Amino acid sequence: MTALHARISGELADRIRSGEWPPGQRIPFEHELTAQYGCARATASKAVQALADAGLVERRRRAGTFVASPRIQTAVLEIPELKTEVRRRGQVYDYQQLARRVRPVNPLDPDEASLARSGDVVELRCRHFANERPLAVEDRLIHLGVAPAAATADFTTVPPGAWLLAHVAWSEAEHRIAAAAADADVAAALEVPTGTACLVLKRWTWREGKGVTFVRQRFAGEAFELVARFAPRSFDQGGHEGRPTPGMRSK
Amino acid sequence: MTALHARISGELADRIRSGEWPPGQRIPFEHELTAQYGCARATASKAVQALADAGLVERRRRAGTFVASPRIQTAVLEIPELKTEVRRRGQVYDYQQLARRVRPVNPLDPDEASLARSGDVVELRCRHFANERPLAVEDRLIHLGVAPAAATADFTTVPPGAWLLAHVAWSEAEHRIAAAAADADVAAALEVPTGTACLVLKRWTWREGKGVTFVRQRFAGEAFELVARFAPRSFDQGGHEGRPTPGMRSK
DNA sequence: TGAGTTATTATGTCTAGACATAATAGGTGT
DNA sequence: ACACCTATTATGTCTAGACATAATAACTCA
Repeated sequence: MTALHARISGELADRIRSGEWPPGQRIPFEHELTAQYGCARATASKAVQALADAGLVERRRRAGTFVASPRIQTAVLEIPELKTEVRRRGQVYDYQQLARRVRPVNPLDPDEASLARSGDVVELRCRHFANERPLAVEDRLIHLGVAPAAATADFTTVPPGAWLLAHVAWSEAEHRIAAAAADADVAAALEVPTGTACLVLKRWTWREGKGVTFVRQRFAGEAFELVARFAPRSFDQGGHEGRPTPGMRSK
Repeated sequence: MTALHARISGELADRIRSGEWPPGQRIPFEHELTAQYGCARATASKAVQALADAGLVERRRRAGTFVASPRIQTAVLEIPELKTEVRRRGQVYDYQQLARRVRPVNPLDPDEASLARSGDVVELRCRHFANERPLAVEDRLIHLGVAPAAATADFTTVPPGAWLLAHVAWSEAEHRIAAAAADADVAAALEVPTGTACLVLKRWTWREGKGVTFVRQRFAGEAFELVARFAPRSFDQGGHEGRPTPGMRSK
Protein backbone atom coordinates (compact mmCIF):
# COMPACT_ATOMS: atom_id res chain seq x y z
CA MET A 1 0.00 0.00 0.00
CA THR A 2 1.47 3.28 -1.07
CA ALA A 3 0.47 6.17 1.13
CA LEU A 4 -2.01 8.62 -0.29
CA HIS A 5 0.38 11.57 -0.11
CA ALA A 6 2.93 9.55 -2.10
CA ARG A 7 0.33 8.71 -4.72
CA ILE A 8 -0.62 12.36 -5.09
CA SER A 9 3.03 13.41 -5.36
CA GLY A 10 3.67 10.76 -7.95
CA GLU A 11 0.70 11.65 -10.10
CA LEU A 12 1.59 15.33 -10.03
CA ALA A 13 5.24 14.58 -10.79
CA ASP A 14 4.27 12.43 -13.76
CA ARG A 15 2.29 15.26 -15.30
CA ILE A 16 5.21 17.61 -14.82
CA ARG A 17 7.80 15.25 -16.20
CA SER A 18 5.65 14.34 -19.16
CA GLY A 19 5.48 17.99 -20.14
CA GLU A 20 1.71 18.10 -19.74
CA TRP A 21 2.32 20.89 -17.25
CA PRO A 22 5.20 22.97 -18.61
CA PRO A 23 7.44 25.22 -16.49
CA GLY A 24 5.48 28.20 -15.22
CA GLN A 25 2.17 26.31 -15.27
CA ARG A 26 0.12 26.55 -12.10
CA ILE A 27 -0.71 23.19 -10.58
CA PRO A 28 -3.95 22.59 -8.63
CA PHE A 29 -4.41 24.42 -5.33
CA GLU A 30 -4.28 22.37 -2.18
CA HIS A 31 -8.01 22.80 -1.68
CA GLU A 32 -8.60 21.45 -5.19
CA LEU A 33 -6.50 18.41 -4.39
CA THR A 34 -8.40 17.80 -1.17
CA ALA A 35 -11.64 17.78 -3.19
CA GLN A 36 -10.14 15.64 -5.94
CA TYR A 37 -8.65 13.01 -3.65
CA GLY A 38 -11.08 13.36 -0.77
CA CYS A 39 -8.33 13.99 1.75
CA ALA A 40 -7.45 16.59 4.37
CA ARG A 41 -5.41 19.62 3.42
CA ALA A 42 -2.43 18.39 5.44
CA THR A 43 -2.19 15.39 3.15
CA ALA A 44 -2.38 17.44 -0.04
CA SER A 45 0.10 19.88 1.43
CA LYS A 46 2.57 17.14 2.26
CA ALA A 47 2.35 15.82 -1.30
CA VAL A 48 2.97 19.22 -2.87
CA GLN A 49 5.69 20.11 -0.38
CA ALA A 50 7.59 16.97 -1.36
CA LEU A 51 7.67 18.21 -4.94
CA ALA A 52 8.87 21.60 -3.75
CA ASP A 53 11.65 19.95 -1.72
CA ALA A 54 12.67 18.07 -4.85
CA GLY A 55 12.83 21.36 -6.75
CA LEU A 56 10.10 20.36 -9.17
CA VAL A 57 7.71 23.16 -8.21
CA GLU A 58 7.82 26.56 -6.56
CA ARG A 59 5.23 27.64 -4.05
CA ARG A 60 4.09 31.22 -3.73
CA ARG A 61 1.72 32.44 -1.06
CA ARG A 62 -1.54 33.73 -2.32
CA ALA A 63 -0.60 32.87 -5.90
CA GLY A 64 -0.36 29.07 -5.82
CA THR A 65 2.15 26.44 -6.80
CA PHE A 66 3.95 26.52 -10.14
CA VAL A 67 6.10 24.13 -12.13
CA ALA A 68 9.72 25.25 -11.73
CA SER A 69 12.11 25.95 -14.57
CA PRO A 70 14.94 23.42 -14.66
CA ARG A 71 17.73 25.96 -14.90
CA ILE A 72 20.64 23.99 -13.66
CA GLN A 73 21.20 20.29 -13.76
CA THR A 74 21.82 19.30 -10.17
CA ALA A 75 23.31 15.84 -10.19
CA VAL A 76 23.81 13.85 -7.06
CA LEU A 77 27.20 12.23 -7.20
CA GLU A 78 27.77 9.47 -4.75
CA ILE A 79 31.45 9.45 -4.04
CA PRO A 80 32.15 6.20 -2.26
CA GLU A 81 34.95 5.03 -0.08
CA LEU A 82 37.08 3.00 -2.50
CA LYS A 83 37.34 -0.24 -0.55
CA THR A 84 33.58 -0.43 -0.19
CA GLU A 85 33.00 0.48 -3.82
CA VAL A 86 35.42 -2.03 -5.29
CA ARG A 87 33.88 -4.82 -3.24
CA ARG A 88 30.37 -3.73 -4.13
CA ARG A 89 31.34 -4.28 -7.74
CA GLY A 90 32.41 -7.82 -6.94
CA GLN A 91 36.09 -7.14 -7.50
CA VAL A 92 39.03 -8.03 -5.33
CA TYR A 93 40.20 -5.03 -3.37
CA ASP A 94 43.78 -4.55 -2.35
CA TYR A 95 45.63 -1.73 -0.75
CA GLN A 96 49.20 -0.66 -0.26
CA GLN A 97 50.78 2.12 1.74
CA LEU A 98 53.62 3.71 -0.19
CA ALA A 99 54.78 6.40 2.24
CA ARG A 100 53.90 7.84 5.61
CA ARG A 101 55.27 10.68 7.68
CA VAL A 102 54.24 13.27 10.23
CA ARG A 103 55.10 16.87 9.47
CA PRO A 104 53.83 20.42 10.05
CA VAL A 105 51.26 21.90 7.69
CA ASN A 106 52.74 23.74 4.75
CA PRO A 107 50.57 26.85 4.50
CA LEU A 108 52.06 27.78 1.15
CA ASP A 109 50.34 24.89 -0.62
CA PRO A 110 46.85 26.20 -1.41
CA ASP A 111 45.29 22.75 -1.08
CA GLU A 112 46.81 22.35 2.36
CA ALA A 113 46.04 25.88 3.46
CA SER A 114 42.35 25.22 2.83
CA LEU A 115 42.57 22.44 5.37
CA ALA A 116 44.49 24.23 8.09
CA ARG A 117 47.10 26.93 8.48
CA SER A 118 49.03 25.38 11.34
CA GLY A 119 49.56 22.19 13.31
CA ASP A 120 50.85 18.74 12.37
CA VAL A 121 49.48 16.36 9.81
CA VAL A 122 49.98 12.73 8.90
CA GLU A 123 50.91 12.60 5.24
CA LEU A 124 50.18 9.38 3.40
CA ARG A 125 50.60 8.11 -0.10
CA CYS A 126 48.92 4.86 -0.96
CA ARG A 127 47.57 2.79 -3.80
CA HIS A 128 44.21 1.12 -4.28
CA PHE A 129 43.89 -1.99 -6.42
CA ALA A 130 40.87 -3.58 -8.05
CA ASN A 131 41.40 -7.12 -9.29
CA GLU A 132 45.16 -6.78 -8.83
CA ARG A 133 45.36 -3.76 -11.09
CA PRO A 134 46.17 -0.27 -9.78
CA LEU A 135 42.98 1.76 -9.55
CA ALA A 136 44.04 4.97 -7.88
CA VAL A 137 46.90 6.75 -6.21
CA GLU A 138 45.87 8.56 -3.07
CA ASP A 139 47.65 11.41 -1.31
CA ARG A 140 46.16 12.16 2.05
CA LEU A 141 46.68 14.56 4.91
CA ILE A 142 45.03 14.04 8.28
CA HIS A 143 45.15 16.89 10.75
CA LEU A 144 46.35 15.63 14.12
CA GLY A 145 44.82 18.53 15.99
CA VAL A 146 41.36 17.24 15.06
CA ALA A 147 42.05 13.51 14.77
CA PRO A 148 44.99 12.79 17.12
CA ALA A 149 44.32 9.03 16.99
CA ALA A 150 45.58 9.08 13.40
CA ALA A 151 49.14 9.48 14.72
CA THR A 152 49.17 5.91 16.01
CA ALA A 153 46.78 4.27 13.54
CA ASP A 154 48.25 1.60 11.28
CA PHE A 155 47.61 2.59 7.71
CA THR A 156 49.57 -0.27 6.21
CA THR A 157 46.51 -2.50 6.44
CA VAL A 158 43.52 -0.16 6.81
CA PRO A 159 42.98 2.48 4.11
CA PRO A 160 42.74 5.95 5.64
CA GLY A 161 39.32 6.54 4.09
CA ALA A 162 37.84 3.53 5.85
CA TRP A 163 39.63 4.41 9.07
CA LEU A 164 38.25 7.93 9.07
CA LEU A 165 34.71 6.80 8.34
CA ALA A 166 34.87 4.68 11.48
CA HIS A 167 36.50 7.33 13.64
CA VAL A 168 34.95 10.63 12.60
CA ALA A 169 31.29 11.59 12.88
CA TRP A 170 29.19 13.61 10.50
CA SER A 171 31.04 16.30 8.68
CA GLU A 172 30.98 18.68 5.78
CA ALA A 173 33.04 18.27 2.68
CA GLU A 174 34.02 19.94 -0.55
CA HIS A 175 34.89 18.00 -3.66
CA ARG A 176 36.71 19.17 -6.73
CA ILE A 177 37.08 17.20 -9.88
CA ALA A 178 39.58 18.01 -12.58
CA ALA A 179 41.80 16.36 -15.17
CA ALA A 180 45.58 16.36 -15.17
CA ALA A 181 48.44 14.55 -16.83
CA ALA A 182 50.18 11.90 -14.75
CA ASP A 183 53.68 12.88 -13.64
CA ALA A 184 56.42 10.24 -13.57
CA ASP A 185 55.72 9.08 -10.01
CA VAL A 186 51.98 8.80 -10.40
CA ALA A 187 52.31 7.15 -13.81
CA ALA A 188 54.63 4.53 -12.35
CA ALA A 189 52.25 3.84 -9.48
CA LEU A 190 49.30 3.49 -11.83
CA GLU A 191 51.36 1.50 -14.35
CA VAL A 192 50.50 3.79 -17.24
CA PRO A 193 52.72 5.95 -19.48
CA THR A 194 53.86 9.31 -18.12
CA GLY A 195 51.50 12.03 -19.31
CA THR A 196 48.39 9.85 -19.33
CA ALA A 197 45.28 11.90 -18.61
CA CYS A 198 44.06 11.27 -15.06
CA LEU A 199 40.84 12.09 -13.31
CA VAL A 200 41.76 14.00 -10.15
CA LEU A 201 39.34 13.99 -7.26
CA LYS A 202 40.16 16.26 -4.33
CA ARG A 203 38.17 16.30 -1.14
CA TRP A 204 38.41 18.45 1.95
CA THR A 205 36.49 17.36 5.03
CA TRP A 206 35.63 19.58 7.98
CA ARG A 207 34.11 18.92 11.33
CA GLU A 208 32.63 21.87 13.17
CA GLY A 209 34.48 24.20 10.85
CA LYS A 210 37.89 22.66 11.45
CA GLY A 211 39.73 20.80 8.71
CA VAL A 212 39.98 17.07 9.35
CA THR A 213 41.46 15.64 6.17
CA PHE A 214 42.43 16.42 2.61
CA VAL A 215 42.65 13.74 -0.01
CA ARG A 216 43.64 13.71 -3.66
CA GLN A 217 42.87 10.59 -5.64
CA ARG A 218 44.14 10.15 -9.18
CA PHE A 219 42.52 7.60 -11.48
CA ALA A 220 44.14 6.49 -14.70
CA GLY A 221 42.78 7.84 -17.94
CA GLU A 222 39.43 6.71 -19.17
CA ALA A 223 39.53 3.56 -17.07
CA PHE A 224 37.30 5.30 -14.58
CA GLU A 225 34.24 7.45 -14.65
CA LEU A 226 32.20 9.20 -12.04
CA VAL A 227 28.54 8.52 -12.67
CA ALA A 228 25.50 10.45 -11.53
CA ARG A 229 22.05 9.36 -12.54
CA PHE A 230 19.16 11.41 -11.40
CA ALA A 231 15.65 12.53 -11.63
CA PRO A 232 15.64 16.35 -11.42
CA ARG A 233 16.59 16.57 -7.81
CA SER A 234 16.06 12.93 -6.96
CA PHE A 235 12.34 12.55 -6.69
CA ASP A 236 12.06 8.80 -6.78
CA GLN A 237 8.42 8.23 -6.08
CA GLY A 238 6.47 7.58 -9.25
CA GLY A 239 7.49 4.08 -10.19
CA HIS A 240 10.59 5.02 -12.12
CA GLU A 241 13.55 2.78 -12.39
CA GLY A 242 15.21 2.54 -9.03
CA ARG A 243 18.58 1.05 -9.61
CA PRO A 244 21.09 2.31 -7.09
CA THR A 245 23.23 5.06 -8.49
CA PRO A 246 26.81 3.89 -8.71
CA GLY A 247 29.28 6.61 -8.01
CA MET A 248 32.01 5.11 -10.10
CA ARG A 249 32.17 2.74 -12.93
CA SER A 250 34.98 0.88 -14.59
CA LYS A 251 35.06 0.38 -18.32
CA MET B 1 10.57 33.88 13.28
CA THR B 2 11.86 30.43 12.55
CA ALA B 3 9.22 27.76 12.69
CA LEU B 4 9.31 25.42 15.66
CA HIS B 5 9.88 22.31 13.57
CA ALA B 6 12.89 23.99 11.95
CA ARG B 7 14.29 24.90 15.35
CA ILE B 8 13.93 21.33 16.57
CA SER B 9 15.57 19.97 13.39
CA GLY B 10 18.41 22.40 13.74
CA GLU B 11 19.09 21.65 17.37
CA LEU B 12 19.08 17.91 16.74
CA ALA B 13 21.31 18.31 13.69
CA ASP B 14 23.81 20.36 15.67
CA ARG B 15 24.19 17.64 18.25
CA ILE B 16 24.73 15.08 15.52
CA ARG B 17 27.24 17.13 13.59
CA SER B 18 29.17 18.05 16.71
CA GLY B 19 29.66 14.37 17.47
CA GLU B 20 27.78 14.63 20.75
CA TRP B 21 25.49 11.94 19.33
CA PRO B 22 27.72 9.54 17.39
CA PRO B 23 26.49 7.22 14.62
CA GLY B 24 24.28 4.50 16.04
CA GLN B 25 23.16 6.66 18.98
CA ARG B 26 19.41 6.77 19.56
CA ILE B 27 17.97 10.27 19.51
CA PRO B 28 14.93 11.24 21.60
CA PHE B 29 11.58 9.65 20.78
CA GLU B 30 8.93 11.84 19.25
CA HIS B 31 6.93 11.75 22.46
CA GLU B 32 10.00 12.95 24.37
CA LEU B 33 10.39 15.85 21.95
CA THR B 34 6.71 16.79 22.33
CA ALA B 35 7.24 16.97 26.08
CA GLN B 36 10.53 18.83 25.75
CA TYR B 37 9.28 21.45 23.30
CA GLY B 38 5.64 21.46 24.34
CA CYS B 39 4.41 20.73 20.85
CA ALA B 40 2.18 18.22 19.11
CA ARG B 41 3.62 14.98 17.82
CA ALA B 42 3.08 16.05 14.20
CA THR B 43 5.52 18.90 14.77
CA ALA B 44 8.18 16.72 16.36
CA SER B 45 7.66 14.13 13.65
CA LYS B 46 8.13 16.72 10.91
CA ALA B 47 11.38 17.84 12.50
CA VAL B 48 12.80 14.32 12.76
CA GLN B 49 11.55 13.34 9.31
CA ALA B 50 13.49 16.25 7.82
CA LEU B 51 16.68 14.81 9.28
CA ALA B 52 15.79 11.41 7.90
CA ASP B 53 15.22 12.92 4.44
CA ALA B 54 18.64 14.50 4.69
CA GLY B 55 20.15 11.11 5.50
CA LEU B 56 21.34 12.21 8.93
CA VAL B 57 19.25 9.72 10.87
CA GLU B 58 17.49 6.41 10.28
CA ARG B 59 14.06 5.69 11.67
CA ARG B 60 13.02 2.24 12.77
CA ARG B 61 9.52 1.39 13.87
CA ARG B 62 9.24 0.31 17.45
CA ALA B 63 12.96 0.89 18.01
CA GLY B 64 13.27 4.65 17.58
CA THR B 65 15.43 7.01 15.53
CA PHE B 66 19.19 6.59 15.27
CA VAL B 67 22.09 8.67 13.99
CA ALA B 68 23.07 7.25 10.60
CA SER B 69 26.57 6.17 9.61
CA PRO B 70 27.97 8.41 6.89
CA ARG B 71 28.96 5.56 4.57
CA ILE B 72 29.11 7.30 1.27
CA GLN B 73 29.83 10.90 0.52
CA THR B 74 26.92 12.09 -1.54
CA ALA B 75 27.93 15.32 -3.15
CA VAL B 76 25.49 17.50 -5.01
CA LEU B 77 27.10 18.68 -8.18
CA GLU B 78 25.41 21.54 -9.89
CA ILE B 79 26.17 21.18 -13.53
CA PRO B 80 25.17 24.47 -15.10
CA GLU B 81 24.36 25.48 -18.62
CA LEU B 82 27.63 27.07 -19.79
CA LYS B 83 26.30 30.38 -21.04
CA THR B 84 24.57 31.04 -17.73
CA GLU B 85 27.57 29.92 -15.72
CA VAL B 86 30.12 32.03 -17.55
CA ARG B 87 27.96 35.13 -17.15
CA ARG B 88 27.32 34.37 -13.51
CA ARG B 89 31.06 34.54 -13.01
CA GLY B 90 31.14 37.98 -14.59
CA GLN B 91 32.97 36.84 -17.68
CA VAL B 92 32.20 37.55 -21.30
CA TYR B 93 30.52 34.58 -22.92
CA ASP B 94 30.90 33.78 -26.56
CA TYR B 95 29.82 30.91 -28.68
CA GLN B 96 30.62 29.47 -32.06
CA GLN B 97 29.05 26.69 -34.08
CA LEU B 98 31.74 24.66 -35.83
CA ALA B 99 29.67 22.04 -37.63
CA ARG B 100 26.08 20.95 -38.03
CA ARG B 101 24.39 18.15 -39.89
CA VAL B 102 21.37 15.88 -39.76
CA ARG B 103 22.01 12.15 -39.99
CA PRO B 104 20.60 8.83 -38.79
CA VAL B 105 21.61 7.48 -35.40
CA ASN B 106 24.66 5.27 -35.46
CA PRO B 107 23.70 2.42 -33.15
CA LEU B 108 27.25 1.06 -33.12
CA ASP B 109 28.53 4.00 -31.06
CA PRO B 110 27.76 3.03 -27.45
CA ASP B 111 27.25 6.65 -26.40
CA GLU B 112 24.72 7.13 -29.19
CA ALA B 113 23.04 3.78 -28.65
CA SER B 114 22.28 4.81 -25.06
CA LEU B 115 20.35 7.74 -26.48
CA ALA B 116 18.38 5.95 -29.18
CA ARG B 117 18.72 3.03 -31.52
CA SER B 118 17.00 4.56 -34.53
CA GLY B 119 15.75 7.79 -36.01
CA ASP B 120 17.49 10.99 -37.09
CA VAL B 121 19.59 13.32 -35.01
CA VAL B 122 21.03 16.80 -35.37
CA GLU B 123 24.76 16.54 -34.80
CA LEU B 124 26.52 19.70 -33.65
CA ARG B 125 30.04 20.63 -32.76
CA CYS B 126 30.53 23.98 -31.11
CA ARG B 127 32.87 25.98 -28.91
CA HIS B 128 32.18 27.97 -25.78
CA PHE B 129 34.37 30.94 -24.88
CA ALA B 130 34.90 32.72 -21.59
CA ASN B 131 36.64 36.08 -21.86
CA GLU B 132 37.61 35.37 -25.48
CA ARG B 133 39.43 32.18 -24.53
CA PRO B 134 38.15 28.72 -25.52
CA LEU B 135 36.51 27.08 -22.53
CA ALA B 136 35.01 23.92 -23.91
CA VAL B 137 34.36 21.96 -27.06
CA GLU B 138 30.89 20.51 -27.21
CA ASP B 139 29.65 17.62 -29.32
CA ARG B 140 25.92 17.27 -29.22
CA LEU B 141 23.23 15.06 -30.65
CA ILE B 142 19.56 16.00 -30.51
CA HIS B 143 17.02 13.35 -31.38
CA LEU B 144 14.54 14.70 -33.89
CA GLY B 145 11.92 12.14 -33.00
CA VAL B 146 11.58 13.73 -29.57
CA ALA B 147 12.52 17.34 -30.37
CA PRO B 148 11.57 17.90 -34.01
CA ALA B 149 11.85 21.68 -33.63
CA ALA B 150 15.63 21.24 -33.38
CA ALA B 151 15.74 20.54 -37.12
CA THR B 152 14.95 24.16 -37.93
CA ALA B 153 16.48 25.88 -34.88
CA ASP B 154 19.41 28.21 -35.55
CA PHE B 155 22.33 27.04 -33.47
CA THR B 156 24.77 29.54 -34.92
CA THR B 157 23.65 32.10 -32.37
CA VAL B 158 21.91 30.14 -29.61
CA PRO B 159 23.89 27.39 -27.85
CA PRO B 160 22.01 24.09 -27.96
CA GLY B 161 22.05 23.79 -24.17
CA ALA B 162 20.20 27.05 -23.74
CA TRP B 163 17.83 26.22 -26.59
CA LEU B 164 16.91 22.89 -25.06
CA LEU B 165 16.36 24.37 -21.61
CA ALA B 166 13.80 26.68 -23.15
CA HIS B 167 12.13 24.02 -25.29
CA VAL B 168 12.14 20.85 -23.22
CA ALA B 169 10.41 20.32 -19.91
CA TRP B 170 11.56 18.38 -16.87
CA SER B 171 13.58 15.34 -17.66
CA GLU B 172 15.96 12.76 -16.29
CA ALA B 173 19.63 12.73 -16.99
CA GLU B 174 22.78 10.73 -16.47
CA HIS B 175 26.18 12.32 -16.20
CA ARG B 176 29.56 10.72 -16.58
CA ILE B 177 32.80 12.41 -15.82
CA ALA B 178 36.14 11.13 -17.00
CA ALA B 179 39.55 12.34 -18.13
CA ALA B 180 40.98 11.91 -21.61
CA ALA B 181 43.81 13.25 -23.72
CA ALA B 182 42.86 15.83 -26.32
CA ASP B 183 43.06 14.56 -29.90
CA ALA B 184 44.34 16.86 -32.61
CA ASP B 185 40.94 18.37 -33.49
CA VAL B 186 39.91 19.04 -29.91
CA ALA B 187 43.34 20.37 -29.01
CA ALA B 188 43.19 22.82 -31.89
CA ALA B 189 39.72 23.99 -30.89
CA LEU B 190 40.79 24.48 -27.27
CA GLU B 191 44.11 26.06 -28.34
CA VAL B 192 46.19 23.65 -26.25
CA PRO B 193 48.83 21.08 -27.26
CA THR B 194 47.64 17.72 -28.57
CA GLY B 195 47.53 15.19 -25.75
CA THR B 196 46.60 17.71 -23.04
CA ALA B 197 44.52 16.09 -20.30
CA CYS B 198 40.88 17.13 -20.62
CA LEU B 199 37.94 16.81 -18.30
CA VAL B 200 35.19 15.06 -20.24
CA LEU B 201 31.61 15.55 -19.16
CA LYS B 202 29.00 13.43 -20.89
CA ARG B 203 25.32 13.84 -20.35
CA TRP B 204 22.34 11.90 -21.61
CA THR B 205 18.90 13.42 -21.15
CA TRP B 206 15.63 11.53 -21.37
CA ARG B 207 12.04 12.56 -21.34
CA GLU B 208 9.48 9.93 -20.50
CA GLY B 209 12.08 7.26 -21.09
CA LYS B 210 12.98 8.46 -24.57
CA GLY B 211 16.39 9.92 -25.31
CA VAL B 212 16.32 13.64 -26.07
CA THR B 213 19.95 14.66 -26.29
CA PHE B 214 23.48 13.50 -25.71
CA VAL B 215 26.27 15.97 -25.08
CA ARG B 216 29.99 15.60 -24.54
CA GLN B 217 31.86 18.64 -23.30
CA ARG B 218 35.64 18.67 -23.10
CA PHE B 219 37.41 21.21 -20.91
CA ALA B 220 41.12 21.88 -21.21
CA GLY B 221 43.37 20.44 -18.56
CA GLU B 222 43.31 21.89 -15.12
CA ALA B 223 41.77 25.11 -16.26
CA PHE B 224 38.43 23.82 -15.04
CA GLU B 225 37.11 22.03 -12.04
CA LEU B 226 33.75 20.73 -11.04
CA VAL B 227 32.99 21.77 -7.49
CA ALA B 228 30.57 20.27 -5.00
CA ARG B 229 30.25 21.63 -1.52
CA PHE B 230 27.85 20.02 0.84
CA ALA B 231 26.58 19.29 4.24
CA PRO B 232 26.07 15.52 4.57
CA ARG B 233 23.12 15.32 2.27
CA SER B 234 22.39 19.02 2.16
CA PHE B 235 20.70 19.83 5.41
CA ASP B 236 21.10 23.58 5.47
CA GLN B 237 19.14 24.57 8.52
CA GLY B 238 21.40 25.16 11.49
CA GLY B 239 23.01 28.46 10.67
CA HIS B 240 25.85 27.11 8.59
CA GLU B 241 27.43 29.03 5.78
CA GLY B 242 25.07 29.28 2.87
CA ARG B 243 27.09 30.41 -0.05
CA PRO B 244 25.64 29.10 -3.29
CA THR B 245 27.42 26.05 -4.55
CA PRO B 246 29.18 26.81 -7.80
CA GLY B 247 29.21 23.91 -10.17
CA MET B 248 32.35 24.96 -11.95
CA ARG B 249 35.28 27.08 -11.20
CA SER B 250 38.08 28.45 -13.28
CA LYS B 251 41.58 28.67 -11.95
C1' DT C 1 13.85 -26.04 25.24
C1' DG C 2 11.69 -24.26 21.36
C1' DA C 3 7.85 -22.75 18.54
C1' DG C 4 4.02 -20.07 18.19
C1' DT C 5 0.98 -16.40 19.97
C1' DT C 6 -0.08 -11.97 22.04
C1' DA C 7 0.88 -7.49 23.79
C1' DT C 8 3.48 -3.42 23.49
C1' DT C 9 5.89 0.25 21.36
C1' DA C 10 7.42 3.97 18.10
C1' DT C 11 6.86 5.39 13.87
C1' DG C 12 3.69 6.11 9.60
C1' DT C 13 -0.36 8.03 7.93
C1' DC C 14 -4.35 10.79 8.20
C1' DT C 15 -8.23 14.02 9.75
C1' DA C 16 -10.65 18.31 10.84
C1' DG C 17 -10.01 21.92 12.44
C1' DA C 18 -7.21 26.69 13.82
C1' DC C 19 -4.54 30.91 13.36
C1' DA C 20 -0.46 33.23 11.00
C1' DT C 21 1.58 35.40 7.02
C1' DA C 22 2.81 37.11 2.48
C1' DA C 23 1.09 38.81 -1.56
C1' DT C 24 -2.32 40.61 -4.29
C1' DA C 25 -6.72 42.82 -5.90
C1' DG C 26 -9.92 46.26 -5.24
C1' DG C 27 -11.54 50.25 -3.49
C1' DT C 28 -11.04 55.05 -1.33
C1' DG C 29 -9.70 59.49 -0.99
C1' DT C 30 -6.61 63.16 -2.26
C1' DA D 1 -2.64 59.55 -11.26
C1' DC D 2 -1.17 58.38 -6.96
C1' DA D 3 -0.76 56.78 -2.25
C1' DC D 4 -3.15 54.35 1.22
C1' DC D 5 -6.07 51.08 3.30
C1' DT D 6 -8.78 46.83 3.41
C1' DA D 7 -10.39 42.51 2.19
C1' DT D 8 -9.20 38.14 0.12
C1' DT D 9 -6.51 34.22 -0.95
C1' DA D 10 -3.19 30.26 -0.78
C1' DT D 11 0.31 28.68 1.57
C1' DG D 12 2.84 28.00 6.29
C1' DT D 13 2.54 26.30 10.75
C1' DC D 14 0.41 23.90 14.40
C1' DT D 15 -2.85 21.10 17.45
C1' DA D 16 -5.20 17.06 19.42
C1' DG D 17 -6.67 13.49 18.34
C1' DA D 18 -7.16 8.61 15.51
C1' DC D 19 -5.99 4.19 13.47
C1' DA D 20 -2.38 1.41 10.88
C1' DT D 21 1.90 -1.11 10.75
C1' DA D 22 6.37 -3.17 11.62
C1' DA D 23 9.29 -4.85 14.93
C1' DT D 24 10.18 -6.57 19.15
C1' DA D 25 9.44 -8.35 23.91
C1' DA D 26 6.93 -11.21 26.80
C1' DC D 27 4.27 -14.94 27.42
C1' DT D 28 2.12 -19.61 26.62
C1' DC D 29 2.00 -24.23 25.52
C1' DA D 30 3.59 -28.58 23.53
